[in-house]
Amino acid sequence: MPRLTDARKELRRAQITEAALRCFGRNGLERTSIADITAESGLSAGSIYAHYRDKADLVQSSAREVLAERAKVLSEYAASDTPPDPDDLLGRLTAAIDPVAARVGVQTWGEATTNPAIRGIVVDMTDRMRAMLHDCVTAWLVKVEHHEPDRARESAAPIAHRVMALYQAQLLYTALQSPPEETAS
Amino acid sequence: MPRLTDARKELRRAQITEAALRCFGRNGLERTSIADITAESGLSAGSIYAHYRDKADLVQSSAREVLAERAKVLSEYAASDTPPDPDDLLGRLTAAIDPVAARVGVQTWGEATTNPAIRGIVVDMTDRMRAMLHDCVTAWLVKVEHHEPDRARESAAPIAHRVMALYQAQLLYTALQSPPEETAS
DNA sequence: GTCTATACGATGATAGAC
DNA sequence: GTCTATCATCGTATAGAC
Repeated sequence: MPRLTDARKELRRAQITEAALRCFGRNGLERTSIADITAESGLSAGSIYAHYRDKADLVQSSAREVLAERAKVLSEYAASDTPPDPDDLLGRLTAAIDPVAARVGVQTWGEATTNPAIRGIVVDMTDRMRAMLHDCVTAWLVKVEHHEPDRARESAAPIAHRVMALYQAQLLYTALQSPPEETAS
Repeated sequence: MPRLTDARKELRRAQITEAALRCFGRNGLERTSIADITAESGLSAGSIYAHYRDKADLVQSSAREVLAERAKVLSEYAASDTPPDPDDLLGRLTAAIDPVAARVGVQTWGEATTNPAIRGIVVDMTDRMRAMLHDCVTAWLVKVEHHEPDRARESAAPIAHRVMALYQAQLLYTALQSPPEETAS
């Protein structure tokens, strides 16, 4: 296995998706052209197509990355000895929102309404995040409020659902709040 | 003033936006071509451009219509003698969500992140709807819970904010839930 | 693997007849 | 006002040299 080669490959892919994400944040998923991404990344079109089958493939990888990033923060909370209460949990999530990621995230929602591949990614990530919230809230009920584990899991569900909803609304708010930085053009 | 002529003109415009909205619901704001709309409306490209300056103009009009439709339902609740409580209010709003409108609504969110004109429309409609929710909740606090009007308006604000957030999350959920109907293609 | 140059298709928009 | 036919532009993706 050429492990080092694979690592370099992944590094290039990351470099490309990062440039793509900046473009998406400015111009949107669809109005970003390959030319935009070549300009932003410093690479050429040929190079990009050597790492991604087509533009759809690149968009999917980028979307996955943005959404995964958002979910990452949560995992540690559930394992904590003193998990945050729901209000605190929502506050921390809200505070961690990055404006560019918020814009791209909301763009993926819009794209998901008509693009099955993107919908799959969004639904999967949303479900995953809700499950992690559920774990967080359960941990709080058990460790801080001293509920019985079984009952805790049950009563945590609607709370997690609400935290998720409020978080999504906040993400939308952030995305609409901050206008994308102007391109030099 | 040729009032009748104006009415006919508005009728045509409505016919076009309705066809456009069906296309948007299926294929999204950007992946809908003028050709798609001519096929869906039965009109020709020339006819469409006689009523709209360009595609952006058509998208804006359609977006405005979808969002206005959603706000319309609310106005009557605030005036009611027995305004619904917040939970009931949210339930009614949720029940009134149309799948196609939900998809197009979420698409406008995505578009709003990078398109100033659309952002203006979305923010305006969101603010307007939040204000109407505020009126509804205030009316409920005053007429049903018998709060004092001044205090009611104050305490209604955070409640309205939360109802709005939960409604938006529900809209997103609906938009992701229902796949667009297949095109005959 | 990365570049430059280019082919090809799609789409927004217009011209001009009726 | 509506049509058909057409143009010009832009953007994806590829070919082929290095």
